[in-house]
Amino acid sequence: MLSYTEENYLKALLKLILDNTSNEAGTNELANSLLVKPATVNDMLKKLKEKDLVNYEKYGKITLTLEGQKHATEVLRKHRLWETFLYEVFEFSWDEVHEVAEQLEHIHSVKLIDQLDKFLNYPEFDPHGDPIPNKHGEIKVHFKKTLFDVEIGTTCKMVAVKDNSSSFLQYVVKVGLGLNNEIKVISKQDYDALLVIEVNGVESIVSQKFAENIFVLA
Amino acid sequence: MLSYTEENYLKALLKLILDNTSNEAGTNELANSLLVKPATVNDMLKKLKEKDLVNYEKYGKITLTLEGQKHATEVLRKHRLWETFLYEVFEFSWDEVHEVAEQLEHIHSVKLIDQLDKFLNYPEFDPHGDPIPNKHGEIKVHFKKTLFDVEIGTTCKMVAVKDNSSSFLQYVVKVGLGLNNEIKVISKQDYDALLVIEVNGVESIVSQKFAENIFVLA
DNA sequence: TATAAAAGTTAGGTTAATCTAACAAATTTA
DNA sequence: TAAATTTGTTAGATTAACCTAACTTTTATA
Ligand SMILES: [Mn+2]
Ligand SMILES: [Mn+2]
Ligand SMILES: [Mn+2]
Ligand SMILES: [Mn+2]
Repeated sequence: MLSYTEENYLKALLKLILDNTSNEAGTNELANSLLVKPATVNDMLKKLKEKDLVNYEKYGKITLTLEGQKHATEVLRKHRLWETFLYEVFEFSWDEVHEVAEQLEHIHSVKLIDQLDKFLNYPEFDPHGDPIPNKHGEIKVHFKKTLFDVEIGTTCKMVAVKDNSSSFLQYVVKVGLGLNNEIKVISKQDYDALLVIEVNGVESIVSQKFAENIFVLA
Repeated sequence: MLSYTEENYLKALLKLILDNTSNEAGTNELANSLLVKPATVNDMLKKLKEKDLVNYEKYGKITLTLEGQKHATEVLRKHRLWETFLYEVFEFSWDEVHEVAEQLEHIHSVKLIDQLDKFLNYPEFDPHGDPIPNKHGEIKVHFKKTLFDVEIGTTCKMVAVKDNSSSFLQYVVKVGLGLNNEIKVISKQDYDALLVIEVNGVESIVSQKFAENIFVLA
């Protein structure tokens, strides 16, 4: 049985790997995402390697073994199912779910997750638009295009957020944005990369940082 | 914030205290109920005393402070609400709920528990007949009379079980017993204290140990 | 390509929660 | 009440997960 901490390392690794396209990650990067020091990650890496959950050589890049991937995906699945549950059933807002799901994702019970999945009618996306891995560990979609990449003058659809922090999510709401909104990119400022966008007939100005955290479909 | 372990110590202590009538407990007793060694309990007791959660002097008995009681009751409340949820909503059987609730009771989120309580329509008893403390930490009933204490020839009602282990609970089902059943005590063997009982017109023989784990109302 | 910067590792330490073995105090019982 | 038993404590170790400070390797850049 994996510890709470080991599960967090594997999940963090999976998320980096999914983001990185290169299918690998580094020590510092992982340390950053877990808010611990690189030395700590180094220790854990040795342990995870010993358990055959990661592939890793001194000074080399880190990848997940098949076994490691399986565990990581299961944690991600639980996290996103719980977020969906909290949002759909318990009236949590999308900026409140993550914190609690961070705890719930570590509950060990196959039956619990099966029932949760069934109760929610096998949802495919969580409240942030992220795909929920199915029982067999398959994840469908990976969004890559962000609002910042959209050509000026065209319209796109917001399908997910990259940053899941409550401060960002609350900001998104404040700007009048939400999942499935149609967004038209009016213009981009050369000097500071500010974007003017139009949502539901209302214009707003958003920063590059903001736009890079909104995933869209053409 | 209390650790997972501290919460378990406080809950175990509360349960002992509620059982003991004397409102206090001892080191070995607590060690037994937590499946750790007395030396370990001793260490933890010093820490909990330092945090003003227990009253305790060297070689003396242990009681909960008001603050300790508050925390312990909250954990018990969460445990029993989760058991009820698993039983009522997720189709768990009464011998499956405890193990998972043992994990869920440590999730920290006031909103989560409020919503859980509301969703279940403010239940008063868990699937084992144990009373669920309300939001203000008040517990209503304490069952004391067991099936073994019932006078021969009289009829009583099963209201709760003392032992929550799945092996016992499965045994209870096998004997044909369940909460709210009317039980008539037919006879008690002098030599080995075996009881003959009648439930729904069917006679069964149960041991003293068994009978002492069934709480009844006259 | 030499050096500076970034990335990664090692050594040595801390804290929480556990243990065993030896001991001390309190309680029971003969 | 003295001895035996039970109960509780202490000292010293271990393990997981973290840290800082110093070091090494790799990568980027002048
Ligand atoms: Mn999340
Ligand atoms: Mn987590
Ligand atoms: Mn229980
Ligand atoms: Mn517990």
